[in-house]
Amino acid sequence: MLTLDQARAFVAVAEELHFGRAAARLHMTQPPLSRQIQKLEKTLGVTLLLREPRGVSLTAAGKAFRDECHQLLELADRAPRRAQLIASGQVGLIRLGYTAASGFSVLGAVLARIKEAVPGVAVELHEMVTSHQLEGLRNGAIDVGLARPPFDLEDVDSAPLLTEPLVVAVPAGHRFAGRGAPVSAEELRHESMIMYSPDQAEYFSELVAGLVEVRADQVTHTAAQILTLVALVGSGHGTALVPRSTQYLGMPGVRMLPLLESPPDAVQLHAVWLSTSTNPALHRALPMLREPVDAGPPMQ
Amino acid sequence: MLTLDQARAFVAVAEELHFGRAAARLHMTQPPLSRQIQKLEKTLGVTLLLREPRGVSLTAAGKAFRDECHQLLELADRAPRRAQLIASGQVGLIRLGYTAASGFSVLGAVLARIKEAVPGVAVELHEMVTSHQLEGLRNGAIDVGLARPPFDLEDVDSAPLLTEPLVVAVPAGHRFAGRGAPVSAEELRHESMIMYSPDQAEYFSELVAGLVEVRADQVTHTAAQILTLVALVGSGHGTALVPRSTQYLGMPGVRMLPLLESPPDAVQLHAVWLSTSTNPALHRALPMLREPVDAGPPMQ
DNA sequence: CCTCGATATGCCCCGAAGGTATCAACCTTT
DNA sequence: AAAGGTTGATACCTTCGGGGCATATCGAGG
Repeated sequence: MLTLDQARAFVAVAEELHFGRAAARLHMTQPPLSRQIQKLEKTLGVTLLLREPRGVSLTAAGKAFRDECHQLLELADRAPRRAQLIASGQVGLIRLGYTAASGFSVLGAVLARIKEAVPGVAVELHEMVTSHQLEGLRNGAIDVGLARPPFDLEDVDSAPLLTEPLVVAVPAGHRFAGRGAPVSAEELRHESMIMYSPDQAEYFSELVAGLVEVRADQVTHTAAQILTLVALVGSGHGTALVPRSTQYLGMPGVRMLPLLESPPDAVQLHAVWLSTSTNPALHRALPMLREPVDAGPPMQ
Repeated sequence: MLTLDQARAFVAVAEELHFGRAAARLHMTQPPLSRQIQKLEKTLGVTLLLREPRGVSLTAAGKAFRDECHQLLELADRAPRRAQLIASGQVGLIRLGYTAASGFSVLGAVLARIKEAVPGVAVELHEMVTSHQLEGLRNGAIDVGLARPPFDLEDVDSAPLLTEPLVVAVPAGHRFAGRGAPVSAEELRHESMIMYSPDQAEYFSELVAGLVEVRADQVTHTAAQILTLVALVGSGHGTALVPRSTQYLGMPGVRMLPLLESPPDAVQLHAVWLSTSTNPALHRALPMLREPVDAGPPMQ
C-alpha cells in the first residue's frame, strides 16, 4: 500500500537523483531512505530507479510515478488548508432564501454586504415564500432567509432588515393618481380593492385588515404575491395596499400614494436563520444581516 | 501532517456517519478510529464532525474535506497501477524517428503493427535524417528510428524492415517513359542526372556511384532528400535513381522504370534502437520491428 | 590494485497505531 | 424515574515499522 511518506521519499530521490542528497532534504539519513524506496518498488512490483555507479536515473515508470506522486502530495497539502479556510468562513457557501418582493428591495443590498464582508463565499439564491423558507431552514435546504414575521419556531433567530409603510397603489389614470396628499382609509371605502389571499399571504392580509376596513363587495381579486397585485393594479383592475419598496419594481401604469393611517414601520422584512447553524460562512456574514438596510432599486 | 490512513479513516466515518460501522469497514475496532479522527481534527485545528447522541454529522468543512480526501485516495490508488501499466509496457510512449522517404513506404505499416501489438501506447513521430536519428537514440530524444545503414555505433541494434531495388525516375514526357523494358546503366550515360549530395546523403550517393558511372557534366542538380530529387524529376530537370517505394509518393509527372543493374536488395531501411533502452513500451513493440514489411502506400 | 563515491545491509531503539476493557453521556422504555 | 441500550471517549498494553548508526558491497577511475 502506497503511503504519503513513500511518495515524499520517492519524489525527493527522483528529483535529486541521489540518495544522500534526497535523504538530507527529507531530514533523515540515507539507509532508511534506501530501504523505503526498495520497499516501495517491491510492493509495486516495478523498478522505478536504475542504480548506477554514477548515481541514479529514472525508468519510464519512475518518471510517470514521480509525477503522480507529486500531484498526490500537492493534493494532500491542499486538503487541510481548504478545510481550514472553510472552517474559518473565508470560503464556503451561503444558501439564501428570499421572497419575490424582497428581490426588488433589500436583496441587492444584502448580497453586496455579504460580498464585501466575505468575498470568498458563494451565495446560492432560492426564491421561496416565508413558510417555505422556515421549512428550508429546519431541513437544511437554506442557511438564511429574507422573510416576513412571525417566526414562532424555536432555534430561529431573526433581525429586521427593512421596515417601511404600506402605500396605496392605483392605476395611472385613477383620480388619486395626480394628487400630492396622502390617501385616507375613509377614501378607500368606495374603491375597488385587490386584496391578499388570507391563507397564502396571511401576513399581508391581516396587516391590511388592521389598517383599513374593506367590505367583501369591494374586493375584485385576491392574490398571494405582491407582484401579482401590482400587475393587476397596473392593468386597471383596482387599488391595492403594498409595501413602499414595491415602487422599485417599476411596474408601468401604477402610481403610489402615501396611506394616511400607515405607521412608517407597518411592514417588516427580517433576515432569519437557525441559531444552531454550523455554517462558518454564515457566521461571518451574520453581522451584516443584523443591521437594517435602506431599500434600493432592484439588482441588474 | 495528513496521512492516507487518516484520510481513509475520515472518509469511512464521513460516509457511514457512525464510528462503529466505519471501524468495521476499515477492519479495525472503534477506539483507535476515534483517536485517529481526534488527532486529525487536532492537527487541522478544525472540527470536522459533530458528535451527537444519535450518531455523527458533518460540518461544512467536514463535507469539503471528505471530498478532498476521496480524491486523494483515488489518486493514491491509481498511481501504483499506472506505474505497473507503464512498467509492463501496456501503456506508455514510443518516440519514433523516421526519414522523410520512409514516411511514404514503411511508416504506415510500422505504426499499424505497433498499434496492434500495444494499443495503449502512444507513438510520437519525429521526422529526421539517419544521422540525427542515431544521435537522438544516444541522447534519449527518440526510442527507435527508421534509418539507412551503416550503424557503426555500439549498443545500437537494428533489423531490416524493407529491402528494395533502385529504379530510374524520369519525367513523364521522357523518351524512356512509355517503354516496358528496364533501363541499363549504359543508357544513362547520355542523360541529365539529378544526384544525391555526397555529404548530406552519403548512403544514397555511394549506392548510386557503385551501380552506375556518372560524369560530372551530366549532373544538373544535387539534393539531400529523395523527395527533392523526385520533385526535380517531375519538373523536368533530369533523371534520378530512387528507391522503388518512392512510387507511393505519387509525384505527378514522374515515371519509374526498373534499373537493369540494381540488385533487388540495393536499398535498405532498418529499424534501429538502443539495445540498452529501458522503455518497456519499446520492448513490447520490438518483435513487430524485427520482421520485414512490404512497402505500402502512404498513410492518410 | 587501491581508493573513493554511492547504495545496500545488520542491528538497535523508539514512537505510533491497534486491541481489549471500561467509562461517560444520552436516549428510550417500562 | 430507574434501568438498559447505544454511541463515542479514555486507559493501558502490545506490537510493528521506521529511523539512526556502523559497516559491507559494488563499480569506476587513477
